[in-house]
Amino acid sequence: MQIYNTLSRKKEELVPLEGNTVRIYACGPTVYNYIHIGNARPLCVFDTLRRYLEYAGYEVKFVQNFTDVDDKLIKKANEEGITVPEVAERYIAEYWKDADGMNVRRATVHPRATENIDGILDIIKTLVDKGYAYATENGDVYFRARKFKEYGKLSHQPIDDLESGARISVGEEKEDPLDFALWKGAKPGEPMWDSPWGKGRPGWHIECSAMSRRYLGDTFDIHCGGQDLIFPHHENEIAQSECCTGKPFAHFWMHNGYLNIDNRKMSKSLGNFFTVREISEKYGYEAIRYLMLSAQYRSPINFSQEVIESCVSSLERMYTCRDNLDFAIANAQGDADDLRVLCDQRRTEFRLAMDDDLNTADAISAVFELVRDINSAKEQSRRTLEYAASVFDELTGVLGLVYNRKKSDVPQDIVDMANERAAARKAKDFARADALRDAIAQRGYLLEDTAEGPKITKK
RNA sequence: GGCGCCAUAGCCAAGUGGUAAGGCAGAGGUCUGCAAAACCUCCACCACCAGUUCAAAUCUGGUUGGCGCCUCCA
Repeated sequence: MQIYNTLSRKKEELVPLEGNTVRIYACGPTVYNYIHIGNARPLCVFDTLRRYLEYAGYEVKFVQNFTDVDDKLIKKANEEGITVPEVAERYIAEYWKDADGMNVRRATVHPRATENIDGILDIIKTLVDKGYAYATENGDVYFRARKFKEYGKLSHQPIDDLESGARISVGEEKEDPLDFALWKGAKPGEPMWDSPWGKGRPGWHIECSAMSRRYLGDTFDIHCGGQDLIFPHHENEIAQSECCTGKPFAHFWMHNGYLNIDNRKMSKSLGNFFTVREISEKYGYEAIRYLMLSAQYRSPINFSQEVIESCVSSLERMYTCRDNLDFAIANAQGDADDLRVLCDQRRTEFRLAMDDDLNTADAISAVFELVRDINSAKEQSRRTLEYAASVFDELTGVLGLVYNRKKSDVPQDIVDMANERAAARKAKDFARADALRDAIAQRGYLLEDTAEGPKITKK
């Protein structure tokens, strides 16, 4: 599989560093609010990456953190008069609802920053010992960015031009504007932990270095996140980790593009954001996942009502195909098997697309080609139709789509109504037949006439 | 100022040298008692200009327009 690596700005062949295992770290949410649909993009994309790698036969160790202590959580806690852990617990619970709704699988581990203070302090101590970091009078510890000669290698920024954009906040005691905080000295009313430099809490970037190290080792395969994390977050992670361990940090860096609103970046600071929750209430969680996979993960996606509605319609075509397939299997009488070859062909196309830097847009297109093949097939044997269903489930499963099929049995009284309608149709009492179909629809079932007889689906 | 990305049909979106995938919406048709679903057909001079090439949406240069990072942010 080829993956675009932000470090080299090229597609490179993914070769696991160790055996058959791919170790992945993905930056997770800061849990101070509901996630917005911009947050949903990396969740869906990298969940799909993981699914595809497992499908391709790799063992995947997937680590995604929760940032459960930072300025925003503290602010939220103060606003609501509750503690920081209470804020975190609440929004982690809300996170699960949204992630589960979008069919995002649980990571192998979901570590939390506050549970990894020891690992954080270990790294900082090493950095101070090696001269890469220094403590200030008020108990802050900063990283000497310039001391790491490769600083800027991920964002490809010339270090001196970075400096002209950097700012020094009042009260900070940095040696250099580029330096960034590893540890922040305690302030009244904030969560704090003991450290060699006095009480305080972790800086903005160190937690990811500590948690990836703990669960994946000093060097691992893929580090994922949104493009906006490239600088400074990921650049700083590299600096901290590589200076601490003396080893390369992540082999691949994958960054998803933005989710835009009206062609502008959606962000909390711009205030133009929608939560996953509110969009899901209107269009369903699955439409959001579909949207995230409908474009190549590195290009921007522009969100609009029109676009999300078309996602709903596209999904409906997949569901209808799958439902029709079940009906066809139950009523199969033919003995043809030419659909089998087409299925194999679509699966090959699907894999080629996914192998090329996770091209989910092309992969979805292969699924729709399969849909047309299935819908057009005539006189296929039951075994062939079952094979088509298994291929359909296989491919949509890798994408994490078509996971809300309603399989409930049709109640007996609905079946009775359908039978009564069939009799009415036979007697050419179409008024009666239509009334019965309407009544069935009122109960939430769709009745369709097919060559094989009436077909009832739950809506 | 530094670094970078993008521009393909009404909407979304693949395609990085060989003559434009796929989805949504729309039009016409087949099937149906009517529907539904499905199938078939139709719908793009690939932002503009110049260049390289037998051949360019794809490569090069330029123009215009849009966006991002350099500051918390997926």
